[in-house]
Amino acid sequence: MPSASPFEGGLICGINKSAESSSSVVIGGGAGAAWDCDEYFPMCDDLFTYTVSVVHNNNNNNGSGGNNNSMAPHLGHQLANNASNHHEGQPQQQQQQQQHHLAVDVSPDASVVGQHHHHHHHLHTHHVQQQQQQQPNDFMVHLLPLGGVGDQTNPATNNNNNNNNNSNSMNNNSATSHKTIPVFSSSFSNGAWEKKLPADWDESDTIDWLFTVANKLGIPCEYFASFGHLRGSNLLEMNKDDFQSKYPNHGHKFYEAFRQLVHQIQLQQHSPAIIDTSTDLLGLQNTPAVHHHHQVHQTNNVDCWSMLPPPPSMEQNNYTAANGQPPENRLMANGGYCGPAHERGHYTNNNSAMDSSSSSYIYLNASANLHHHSHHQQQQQQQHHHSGNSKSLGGYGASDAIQLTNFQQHHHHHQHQHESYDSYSLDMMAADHYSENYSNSTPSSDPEEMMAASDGISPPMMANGPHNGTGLLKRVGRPSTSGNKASSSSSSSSSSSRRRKQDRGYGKLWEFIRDLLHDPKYCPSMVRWEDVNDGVFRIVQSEKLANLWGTIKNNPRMTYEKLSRAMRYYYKSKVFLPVLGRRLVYKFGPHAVLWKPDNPNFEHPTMEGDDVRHSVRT
DNA sequence: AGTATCTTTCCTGTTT
DNA sequence: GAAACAGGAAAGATAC
Repeated sequence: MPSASPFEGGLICGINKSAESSSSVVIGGGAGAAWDCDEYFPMCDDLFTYTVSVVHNNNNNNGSGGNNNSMAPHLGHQLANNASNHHEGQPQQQQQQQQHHLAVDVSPDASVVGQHHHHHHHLHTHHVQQQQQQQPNDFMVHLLPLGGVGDQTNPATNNNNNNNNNSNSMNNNSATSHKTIPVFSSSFSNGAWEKKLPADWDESDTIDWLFTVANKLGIPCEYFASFGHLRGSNLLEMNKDDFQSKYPNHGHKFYEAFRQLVHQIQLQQHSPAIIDTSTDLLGLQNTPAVHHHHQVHQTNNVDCWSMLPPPPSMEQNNYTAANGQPPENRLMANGGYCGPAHERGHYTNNNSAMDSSSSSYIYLNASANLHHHSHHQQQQQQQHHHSGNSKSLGGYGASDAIQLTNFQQHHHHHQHQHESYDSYSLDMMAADHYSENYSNSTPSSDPEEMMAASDGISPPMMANGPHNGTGLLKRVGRPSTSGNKASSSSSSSSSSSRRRKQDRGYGKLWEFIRDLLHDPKYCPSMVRWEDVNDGVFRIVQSEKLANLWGTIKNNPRMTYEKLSRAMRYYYKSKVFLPVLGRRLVYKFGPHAVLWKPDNPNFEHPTMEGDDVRHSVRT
């Protein structure tokens, strides 16, 4: 180990801790590197070298716990963004960006020769106001709070304000010291963690993942040091409080994101047969990280909804992949996959909360969305409309809820390494059952078969299906008063409630709808956008939609009538808003988040004017 | 165990 | 007349 690490105990954004050192340290892969960052940041091959002028007073420069950098929390993002710009093919050009928290003035600094390498950072760059001149890699960066909405929300920042005595002036050179800090791009580790099971994460993966989540959620990178020695296996053992204790104010978000990730991995790694890898049914080709252009805020969007089989009538929706790429890059350690579907224009939901707390996922998503826009508080919960790019990260939500009930309720015969997956063991069971019975033999990708199975017709599938202990199925809901309302009860009279404990976490209906709207397999064929700016969408195939929902919920009795009743309940909570006078048309309300796609109805420019996709009204 | 929330089911009546 | 809408009521499931 280098003896003079300026980043003792913390690497986050480098600056939180590094600022404690008053000496200028050159870090990174550039010619001026003073030490091998890889030793500290094994995943830091896209660290960049910057010389940063940190505005602070020097009351606490001895590196013993003082944190004299009030800007630290956001620095990583700022610089990451800066860095990413240089990768965008315009390294020599002046770029204008905006951000709410800091102003970053980048000026040439011949003393630093930071050569950041490689990588394709496709980051949104609205966040930083910078003026970059000449040498793309050599900067003097002055970090100044701009009035600091974000800073104010940052405990560390607040704590340090007294010391920092920031003047918010770019000219306050007397209060600055120049440091070179490592800058992590948002995807700085090449997503190594994405290719591993969390249990296999090393410390670097943990930090990398933290960065990814923080970046997507707009969480300041200030307490990552407290995670610095934690491996994935440690994370798996941590509960929400543990996360919270390590990361005040935002720990729960990391916790939720992590649990969601685990959940999704579980789903996917055990459901290979329903993953049409040739067609990326799960959108597996794409990394959940942020290294796809314009998708900075996308989180680990495992497209769980896409795991659904299409309804029988959806066969015309062949599963042809948009890109046809095999999902090797998303291979999980055990052959499972993990990844989003955004390359299909699918932003998948990712409503956080593993605990199914609506408030939680709404908050999470909202904050993520905001990060994406040039509005104010990143903590704001209002959904922002942002033409074309609001692919926010989304929650982990709906997906958290998805389970393939067809495959549930069967014992698993191999024990998995993640005992702490307790909450999701049912997923594993389901997946195991699936693997056991189908994956290795004759995976059923036939939609009808799947649907049939979900209807409880397939004994193997439903062997442990909803029953009341007597083998009889019990219907849910209000009892019929007429008593002879036949049909639905014909199956239900002897059929039981499909809603069982296993249903838990299936996701919410609105999320399901939202995700369909982001999935070219279902949009615009089953649902379609009517006015994407206002969140207005239409249900095209109402009964098929209901069937699909019923499939998810393992409820073959689902009808559009029932589904629509549930939809109407959302009016009260303002997740949906009624659209009067227009049948089958709904509108996302203020409490729905992450619904806006950047490619509504998956229109293809080349096909303009010649198909139904071209009907988005604005 | 109690409560809140979400969803499902059934229902009556209304609107398109 | 059918389909959809609106919303009350009741009950199941789940989270806290």
